[in-house]
Amino acid sequence: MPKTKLSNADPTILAAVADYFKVLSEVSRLQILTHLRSGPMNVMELSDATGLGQANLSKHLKVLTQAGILSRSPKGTSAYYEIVDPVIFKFCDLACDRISDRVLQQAASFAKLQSRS
Amino acid sequence: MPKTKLSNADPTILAAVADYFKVLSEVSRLQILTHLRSGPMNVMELSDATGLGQANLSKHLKVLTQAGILSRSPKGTSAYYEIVDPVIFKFCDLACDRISDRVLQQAASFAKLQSRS
DNA sequence: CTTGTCCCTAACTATGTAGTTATCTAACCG
DNA sequence: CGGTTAGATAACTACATAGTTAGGGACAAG
Repeated sequence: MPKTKLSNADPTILAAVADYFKVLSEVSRLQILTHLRSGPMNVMELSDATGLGQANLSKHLKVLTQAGILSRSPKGTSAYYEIVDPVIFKFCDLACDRISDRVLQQAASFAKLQSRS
Repeated sequence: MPKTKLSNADPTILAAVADYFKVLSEVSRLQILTHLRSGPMNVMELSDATGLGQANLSKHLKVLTQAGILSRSPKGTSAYYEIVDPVIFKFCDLACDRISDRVLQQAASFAKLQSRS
């Protein structure tokens, strides 16, 4: 086989994939990622940019870092976070495509319902 | 701009993306998808294949259908579910790649720690 | 050393949801 | 018609986690 992938139903792999998606399934974390797209930021800058509380932000940053999506580099008293894996934006774009397809399809169905009544 | 994508920080789009990922962030739902990969199945077949309870399964199928990932076609007294959008497996493969990278990297760090002590 | 700043962590609350049990509807069968 | 089966739905419990508040540790400035 070329790669393991998720063809098989190995529960361990499935759990890992689910966990990875879970990391990306919170608006606050996606917010953080979009703001980090332009470059590294420290926690205070991110707090200003996103409007998230410092403690809350810190927790999200930990989750993203442990998932291998961000890296943390302490500089003096502050900590700078940076996107390690820009591929995640391809992920998000893919999701956007799926979603817009879905929305367009729903709009079409809705229009059909409208014209029928 | 070519497409809207998630370059901007539009909270509506972010929420939609987060919801989409949330659908894919449960082991049971990924299980369902892997079993449906070989073709359409009805609820009972899926219940046998996955070991999930009927009611629970029904809820997951509803979520997946509403997300535009599955389609439902009633046949007699049973309902057959089918994958509408095979692209989701590209998603999962991408996630698998990210995860294995991460795991390998962790293994390397761990080995380095070991050799140091 | 003292003070202030930045960040992390612990403890707590509130909310969302996976899974179960029980009930209900709809289609087939006698 | 009543009985059976497949599936959806409602009510409930158990658990996970987002967000807050409070406190602690590390570094810089004085």
